[in-house]
Amino acid sequence: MARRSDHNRGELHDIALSAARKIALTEGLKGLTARKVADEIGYSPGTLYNVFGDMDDLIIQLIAQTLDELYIYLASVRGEGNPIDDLKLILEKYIKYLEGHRNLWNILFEHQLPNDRSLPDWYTIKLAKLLGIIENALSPIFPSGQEDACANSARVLWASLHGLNSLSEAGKMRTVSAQSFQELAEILIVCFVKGLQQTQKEIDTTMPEVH
Amino acid sequence: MARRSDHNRGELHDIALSAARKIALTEGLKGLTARKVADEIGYSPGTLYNVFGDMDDLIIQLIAQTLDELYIYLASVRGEGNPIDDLKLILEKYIKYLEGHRNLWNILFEHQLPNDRSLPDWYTIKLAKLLGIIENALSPIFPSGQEDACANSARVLWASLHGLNSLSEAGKMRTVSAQSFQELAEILIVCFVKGLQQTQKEIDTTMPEVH
DNA sequence: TAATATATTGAACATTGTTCATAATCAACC
DNA sequence: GGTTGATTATGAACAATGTTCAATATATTA
Repeated sequence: MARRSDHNRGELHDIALSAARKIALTEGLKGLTARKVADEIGYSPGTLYNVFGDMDDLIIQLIAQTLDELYIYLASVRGEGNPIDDLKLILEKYIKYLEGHRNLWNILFEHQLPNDRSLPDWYTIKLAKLLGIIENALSPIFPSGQEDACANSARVLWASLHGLNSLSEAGKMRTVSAQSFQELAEILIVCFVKGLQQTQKEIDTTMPEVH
Repeated sequence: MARRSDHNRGELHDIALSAARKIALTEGLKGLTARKVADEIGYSPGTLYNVFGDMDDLIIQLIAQTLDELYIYLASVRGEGNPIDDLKLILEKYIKYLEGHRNLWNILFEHQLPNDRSLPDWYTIKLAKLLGIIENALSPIFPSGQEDACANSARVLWASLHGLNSLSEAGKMRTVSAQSFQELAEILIVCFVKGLQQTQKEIDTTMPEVH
């Protein structure tokens, strides 16, 4: 058989990703197989390989879509210029997103590209956009000219939240009294940001501004 | 064929784990298959299932062994009671271990137990022992009676380091100017600990000791 | 209408984890 | 030593995975 005019290439790409998203939401990474996606869209497994290079490709695109989605979700947060408060608001929204998309979101850190392959540029760009939200919240701490330091701090915070979420999700962090992810994340945010502020204060004292 | 008296149950268990470790060191989680382990020890795949419940079981035991190994490695660090300095020493040793055991160590966070299974108690105990090292380094910050807060902070730090390592390993954190894991981890440690200390100071000021 | 291009297929391959009847060996007893 | 019985390793077999590709059915063009 061949050549149905049900969908063109682009449409196929989109409905396949939608199907993948649907499966991922309920079954997670392990349930996300080529055959299931193919079944879901009413095409054969082989067809997927005309649209995606391989399953890793499809998964990366699904993750990228998810990054976009979270970005839109978090971009609605209106901060007031206080890093700790603003980050707590962002965290709250982040957690709300997580709760509705657990299995989908976990794919973000469960999936690992083979060592010999690296992430495409458009992926890195989407990620940078999301990190921009954290950078923005942290920016009041850093004087102009220290944008790199701010970006690094945002990445540290981002990765740390990942770690917290990942380990508590996997049950690899049985805490003293069953602390929730949110509680631990707030400890992280409060202490980390306070530390950043303290560091800046120390720099100001040691090297006073030149007028 | 059957019943060779080459090895008893316990020996089989040990040489299988050794073989798994060897494979894991060079090929990581994806290369760690039942057939490869069986080949390596000169037995058939089926034999593995007389010794381990399944591959997840074997992998959990491999991870536990690795936790033990890292504990012994890190326990040799002699701190001086300054949390930041001590944690930096621990970090240095941790990184040294990582460098020699990259693929093995990554299994720790790459591997995910199916949702319906939870980690055995002896695993949690080994993990707690390792966390004790961080708790110990943090302990000067906390007054007695706040052991739980100390334990929570240690867990936050541990998970955060995981996140940093995991994302930088996966190339999912392309930093501004190619910061190394060590640089980012030091930012985390310094800021987080400063924040903890600052928080304690604030508590002391607000609620002065009762004599 | 005929020829050409192309999209879809699904059977096929190599690998996975895992199971289990079979067979080989050891231990005990006569 | 021989027979029996329990135990243990086996490897073929199964289902499921990602992936490939010759065959084929349909659109498009001439």
